Amino acid sequence: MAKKATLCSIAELAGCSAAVVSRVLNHTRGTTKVSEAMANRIREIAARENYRPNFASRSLKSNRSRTLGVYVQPSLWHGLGRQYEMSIFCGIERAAMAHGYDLLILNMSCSAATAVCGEKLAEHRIDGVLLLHAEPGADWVRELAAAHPPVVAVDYNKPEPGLDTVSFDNADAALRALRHLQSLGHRRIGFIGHTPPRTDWDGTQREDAFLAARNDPAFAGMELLFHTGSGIRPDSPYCQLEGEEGIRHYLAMKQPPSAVIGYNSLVALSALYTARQLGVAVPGALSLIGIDNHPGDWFGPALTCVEHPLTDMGEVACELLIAKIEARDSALQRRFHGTLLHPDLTTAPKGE
Amino acid sequence: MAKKATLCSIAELAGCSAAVVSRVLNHTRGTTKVSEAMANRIREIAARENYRPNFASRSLKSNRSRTLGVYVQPSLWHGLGRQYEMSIFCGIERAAMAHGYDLLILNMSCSAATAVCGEKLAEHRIDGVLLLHAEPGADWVRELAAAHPPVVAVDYNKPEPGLDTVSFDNADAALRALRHLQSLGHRRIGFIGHTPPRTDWDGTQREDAFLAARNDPAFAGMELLFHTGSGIRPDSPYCQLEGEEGIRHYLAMKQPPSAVIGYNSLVALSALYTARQLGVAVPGALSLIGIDNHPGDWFGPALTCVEHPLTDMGEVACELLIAKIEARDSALQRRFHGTLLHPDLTTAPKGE
DNA sequence: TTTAATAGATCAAACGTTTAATTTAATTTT
DNA sequence: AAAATTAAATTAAACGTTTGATCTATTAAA
Repeated sequence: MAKKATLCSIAELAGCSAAVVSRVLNHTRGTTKVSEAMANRIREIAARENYRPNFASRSLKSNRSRTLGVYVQPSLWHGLGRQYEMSIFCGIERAAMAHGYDLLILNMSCSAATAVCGEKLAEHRIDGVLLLHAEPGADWVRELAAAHPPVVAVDYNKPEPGLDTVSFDNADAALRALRHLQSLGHRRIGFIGHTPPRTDWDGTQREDAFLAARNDPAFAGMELLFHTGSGIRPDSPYCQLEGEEGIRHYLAMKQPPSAVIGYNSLVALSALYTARQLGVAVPGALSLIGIDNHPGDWFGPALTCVEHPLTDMGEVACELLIAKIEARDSALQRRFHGTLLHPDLTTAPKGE
Repeated sequence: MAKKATLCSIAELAGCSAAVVSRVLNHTRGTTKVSEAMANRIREIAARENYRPNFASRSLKSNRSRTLGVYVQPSLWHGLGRQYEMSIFCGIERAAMAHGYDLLILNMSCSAATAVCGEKLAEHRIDGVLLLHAEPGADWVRELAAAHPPVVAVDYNKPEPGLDTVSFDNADAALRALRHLQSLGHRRIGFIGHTPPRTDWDGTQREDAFLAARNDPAFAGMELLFHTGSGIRPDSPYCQLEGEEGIRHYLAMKQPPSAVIGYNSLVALSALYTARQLGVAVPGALSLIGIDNHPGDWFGPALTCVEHPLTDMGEVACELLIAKIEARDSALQRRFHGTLLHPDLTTAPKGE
């Protein structure tokens, strides 16, 4: 590979003009017609010379980079690297590959944060942006949505006018957990909610659905207990504390619930560990369900949970974004529902 | 934002030529001199018009994309998404950001695999490649190294002529674990090695160092036991099986070792769980060390381990790569050593 | 035989920068 | 006052593609 092969260098070798080469290699004969003989010759030479089209040049002409930016909202315990984000990312990558798009990481360390999206878009470095775990209702999200650019937010579950989203039905997920326990025969069920202030939008939706179930005739005759943390909320990962405190609260009751739902699976997992440390058999003496996926299954699944179809959500989001970029008309909202995972890790209440 | 601001549009507004605008905005006055008045005017207009340089155009002129590709060797249980890769990735990103480079994901799903690196390089889409978890000694790595392109392999621990690497001293790590146990007073120590065939290069190095220690006067008087799996090795994650089988082997001995080292931390973690399930107190009755970092610390650190400084390795690798691209002279090899993490999670042997 | 159509290709402009070479006018030096 | 220097710009080419417009033989229709 002495020097780069270019359209011109190929054209020279083939004894024709660059235009012909371009048309042959892109299978796009416009007004230019090409003989089969010449076409074959060009293809052969291009292969021999190891020709690859120059990305920048193409991009400059077409005004598109075939690259999507992935923005992961940085925060203390989130960020690209958790299973949560990576699951979405995998789906995104699948769709991107399938459509010939590349992915650019817009942020990981908190560094440049918000402005990055707009800048990379303005530089035409990316054709669109996928927002992961963007804070629901945040000003900058609203601003981004207000400007026109191609953006799709994944697992953004608060309706935001003008923002295209792929969302997860949190209320439905909570009810699925509840119905599963009901069907197993549980009648006294606790919910570990998240510590005030209620800043976790997803958690809030799940809690509210559970609380609303108290007045739902479908759950008549059941005792639905609710507990939230004490309000002490350090800036470090706190789900562990919430789970521990929550399960201790329920187990300390005169008549503990036979099953407990955690507002997310990390909380439920912490509750599981704590319960087992206290000598309570899970499942058996106590059934536990987490809403969401959980990271604790290094050695086999640990918990029943309502699975967030993150990879699928990522894939669909990416496809919506690409459709938007390529201006094919498309539905720009999609809502996903959870499915019960490892239902056998919860059992009927003791003594039934 | 009616239409894109370009150098020309700014020039027109400022009443000058595009060249002047370019020079002002890049702080690079060559032969072109610019008056302060004009410079200020240009800066002001550029800011007002929200000017951003067109990436493709720049890239076309400069023949550089200021983008690095990250290639993660796909395999059944590896791939971007594990803590291992993400830790390295974080370091890479830190360095890339610091030097104004962007990161392109070259692969995640196994899809296009090897050729991708070369293609993206040939397209001038990326300036260099970082190889994560590339198979030591693989043909394609050799080929890539044989061609000239800017590549640095991270945590590539087998010396490969012509390939620039950032490596980890596996033998040293094993000895650090051993010395730690020795200093705690352990005299009878088991090692859980990896299941034949010996395809895990890192594991092999760690094992060999442990086995060589038997003849090292520094460890005279110690009993160094070694055990590898039975050779049954499913294609699914097998570290769990190795750890479980290994620890059962040692615990079943008439005189079990007072401490056990796992060839990696996932194995050690599995051994930990198994031991505890068997009613053995860890630490206390048995001390366990893993080599490598481990993923099992959702609820606090579980194991003493010899930490792989992955993030630092990623950062250094990225810096080496950038230095190589920008042709600043630089040392193109770096070797890292592990440090003992959570040493208090191992204790002196019972009865000392 | 002239005209029209067609196959097969070439030309040239444009995308938005960068940068060496050149120009112009003002100022300084001799 | 002429020559030389300098400040402040402008011009134009180049980077590698894409693509509509144009050109030239050759073949088919009139």
